[in-house]
Amino acid sequence: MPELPEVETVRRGLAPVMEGRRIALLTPRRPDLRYPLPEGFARRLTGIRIERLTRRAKYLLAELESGEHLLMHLGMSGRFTIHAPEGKKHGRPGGFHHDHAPLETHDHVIFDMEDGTRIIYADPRRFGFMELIAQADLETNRHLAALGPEPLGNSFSAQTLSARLKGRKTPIKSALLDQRNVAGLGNIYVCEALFRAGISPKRQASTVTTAARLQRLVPAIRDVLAEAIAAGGSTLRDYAQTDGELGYFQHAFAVYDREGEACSKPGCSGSVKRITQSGRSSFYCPSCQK
DNA sequence: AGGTCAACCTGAGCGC
DNA sequence: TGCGCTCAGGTTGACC
Repeated sequence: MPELPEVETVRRGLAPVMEGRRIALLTPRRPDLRYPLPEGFARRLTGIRIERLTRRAKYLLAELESGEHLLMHLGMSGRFTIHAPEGKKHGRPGGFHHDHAPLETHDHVIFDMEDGTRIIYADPRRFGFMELIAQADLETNRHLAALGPEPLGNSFSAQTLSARLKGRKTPIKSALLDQRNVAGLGNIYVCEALFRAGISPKRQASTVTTAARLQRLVPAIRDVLAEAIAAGGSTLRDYAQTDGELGYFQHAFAVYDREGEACSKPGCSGSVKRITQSGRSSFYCPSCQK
């Protein structure tokens, strides 16, 4: 499901119900997602307060009062939803229980917060994963260590991108999907950014180091991500914001999933073509993307 | 080392 | 209605 704008939208939705709040009960409903859940996962989260919820690339990071960090990745189909308690709470030995709707098949991890709010992580394909990382291991964590610059941050520029693309024979499409070069882009936003920059996805990455191309591409990446965040992300099949609302940036796609449609660039008479690059669909206009 | 590709898993949509 | 096939927002690890 999620690229940077969707993950950022999820972060903004979860922050008000997670930050500064204690997890009353953490319930994993199966022992694994993509990977086995950490040893003692429920025990290490139950009763612990979440201090801050941040995002790095497509990862969510919950900083815990225990000093550990909960790393969460939503894979292709991961989704967080927030559920207010429906009714009264019942006294129970060893804790209390709020009324909630029955769980569904792919509801894999349940966060019951101390105020009765329930946060459900559902993920039909289970490409998502969760990990607990000690403070000292954050920088060397295998998922985080090699990530490139945040595209909306100061360290992403024509200069830094140029240095990463230099000498690379791979197509620019593949280079932008490589999280070591720039962190957070996925298939949709790479296609859209390349369209905006007028650059063909097939172009060899090493040739996207000219000033003219970089000066189109860097702002194109920044703009498309910022616009998508403002729209609450893109909803294709099953993505939704944490309150169940749909993102609406998919209506602004110029090329993604628009094979055969007329190019939307003013004055261009081309149409959107679909090709396969390293096993994934690329959508572009051969007339105005060179 | 750099580049490509299959694997992980479920569900939706399509043609027959 | 059902079957089989293709495709899907990502990442990793094995292979040339």
